[in-house]
Amino acid sequence: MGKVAKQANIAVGTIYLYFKHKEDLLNQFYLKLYQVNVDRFLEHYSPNDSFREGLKLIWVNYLKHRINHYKDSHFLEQYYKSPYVNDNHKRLAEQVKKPLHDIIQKGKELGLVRSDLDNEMIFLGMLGFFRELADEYVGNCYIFNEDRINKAFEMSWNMIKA
Amino acid sequence: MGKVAKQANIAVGTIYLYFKHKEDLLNQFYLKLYQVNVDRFLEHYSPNDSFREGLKLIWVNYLKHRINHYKDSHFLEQYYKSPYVNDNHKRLAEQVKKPLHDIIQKGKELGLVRSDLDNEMIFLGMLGFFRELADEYVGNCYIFNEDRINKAFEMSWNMIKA
Amino acid sequence: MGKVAKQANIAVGTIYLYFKHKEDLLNQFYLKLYQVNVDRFLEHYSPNDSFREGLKLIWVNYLKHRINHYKDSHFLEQYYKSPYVNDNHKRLAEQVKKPLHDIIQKGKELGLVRSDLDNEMIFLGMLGFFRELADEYVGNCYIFNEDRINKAFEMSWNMIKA
Amino acid sequence: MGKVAKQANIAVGTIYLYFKHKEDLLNQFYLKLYQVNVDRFLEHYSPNDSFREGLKLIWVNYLKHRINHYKDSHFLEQYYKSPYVNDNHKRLAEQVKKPLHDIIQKGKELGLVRSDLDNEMIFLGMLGFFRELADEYVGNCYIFNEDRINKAFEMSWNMIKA
DNA sequence: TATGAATGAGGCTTCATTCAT
DNA sequence: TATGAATGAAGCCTCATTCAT
Repeated sequence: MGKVAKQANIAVGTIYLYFKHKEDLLNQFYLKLYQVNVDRFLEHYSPNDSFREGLKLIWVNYLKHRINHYKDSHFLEQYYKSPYVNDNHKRLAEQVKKPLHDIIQKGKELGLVRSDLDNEMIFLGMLGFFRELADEYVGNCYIFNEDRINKAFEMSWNMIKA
Repeated sequence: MGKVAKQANIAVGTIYLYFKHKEDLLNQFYLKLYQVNVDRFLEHYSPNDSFREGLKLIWVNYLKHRINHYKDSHFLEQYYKSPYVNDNHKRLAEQVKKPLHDIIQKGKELGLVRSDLDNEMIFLGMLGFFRELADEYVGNCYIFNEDRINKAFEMSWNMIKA
Repeated sequence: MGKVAKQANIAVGTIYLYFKHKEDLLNQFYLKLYQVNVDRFLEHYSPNDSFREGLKLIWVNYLKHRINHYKDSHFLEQYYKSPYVNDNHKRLAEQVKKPLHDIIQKGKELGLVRSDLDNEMIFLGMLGFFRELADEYVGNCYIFNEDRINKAFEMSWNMIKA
Repeated sequence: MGKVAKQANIAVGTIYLYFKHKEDLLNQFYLKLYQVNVDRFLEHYSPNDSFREGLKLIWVNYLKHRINHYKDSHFLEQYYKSPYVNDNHKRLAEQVKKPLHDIIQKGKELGLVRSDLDNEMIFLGMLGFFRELADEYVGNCYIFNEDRINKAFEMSWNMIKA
């Protein structure tokens, strides 16, 4: 808390006027960060894009986002798996998936995405991939270029296409 | 360290007979756990299996392993991303990927796996998927059955097949 | 540190608001004590006194000081010989000797003190004597009176007089 | 105690067969070291030497001894001033002074040493000087040569001569 | 006698939290 | 509202001492 106060140029005591606990602070911070990150995640997306284009946009968004904001992503994940999370957080997470689930659903309706797979599984298959890609990139110097990104997306696409 | 001692029914000082630091303890624990987990990961695998069967076995192994030993897996990941890791750990992690990379390589040579993708990317695509699946299962009660597992593996397969 | 806090009627943590370390505390304490002691050492001394009077005043001051503040003196010595001391301390100690060295030098110039002896040796000869006298007094009940003090100073004087 | 055991190539427990406490060990060590040091102190002394020669021999012995065995001397002093000492130690110290006191007494009887000074004071005057000389030499690179040593002894001699 | 693994009190330090100003 | 000095529980680690072998 001391470091937070110093970083914010306020006194320690002041924090406690706005937050009951350290846990409370962390909690509110998580929620804020979550929202900011999700927004970035959907940046530039327009429901009018062609399905594949829209999907790729989000896919790339997420990959880039995770790379550029690795610490944020990492914190969010750790926090989500920590004993701090409550049902409120989980509900929020659920709600945030919705846009992506909607896109997937749309894909199914357009006959472009396999309809024998449930949306959650499709979602997870894509999410997991770029998470790993990003982590590998950040931690171990796996290098990206346009070509590789395209190939990776194509792999994801093959996973789910009808 | 106090809690560890209590859990082990020994005195705090005793820990320091076997470990130089808290960090040392964590380190050795990580290495041990890592090995145990990796062994489970390759359980029942025989290089004589048909390629697809072998791949699926490992795929399922990992999924099951991650579900049954969620805390272990989680700890290993957190630790790996923590400031505690050193180059030794990273080298170990690299070395552990080898069997899977070998299988992937074999698949390529048999003409069963796309050869325009680098092995690491294929590896990450599969890894990421079951990581997410397992986490979802553990955290959010996503339910598995034989059918779902088969479908998920099939998705991974489609991702990489030639 | 616990005992220091208790003695000062404050909490342990409070100490660390004012001192970075135990070593830092000791350090600052040493410096403070050093200064206080040195001041007492030169008390009532005026450069206008006759040479022999001035010398005797300081001589007696030191003896009395060491007796009355035996613990201080003892601590300062132990500390000075401990691994805690740094060059800063040594420089300070050097600087503190200066007034006495100056007096000795003056004595030489007045032709009252042997000029074939270096100042440091003269200094040490006098210092060592009253150190021992004081320690003996404090530890073993060696008793002083005016006469004995006069004799002791006279001994020192004979040691150095021209 | 661990380090002592290691240094002695025995087990920790073994120490406790021969010494009740750490304090007991220290105590016996002090006594032993004391005796060894005192012996060195009187080395080569023969009561048949001329008075001045004998005194100088001891004087130089002590100076050399303190320089060559600085750690021993330092330990003995610290210990002597510590709460560990008991009356037994003090009695021993007293007894050890005897040879020197005897020499001083002899000097008086020969009319070579001032008889208006008590023996203890004479003893302390000399002791203090070479203590300081030695400490300065060890700690601060005060350099000795034959000439300086002679001068220093001469100073001591002037202090006490009849 | 000799061993050395085990003990646990005690030492230094950090940090979330409080409260008088 | 804002401050920041003060608090003290809790964390990591050391080391003199014991005891079963």
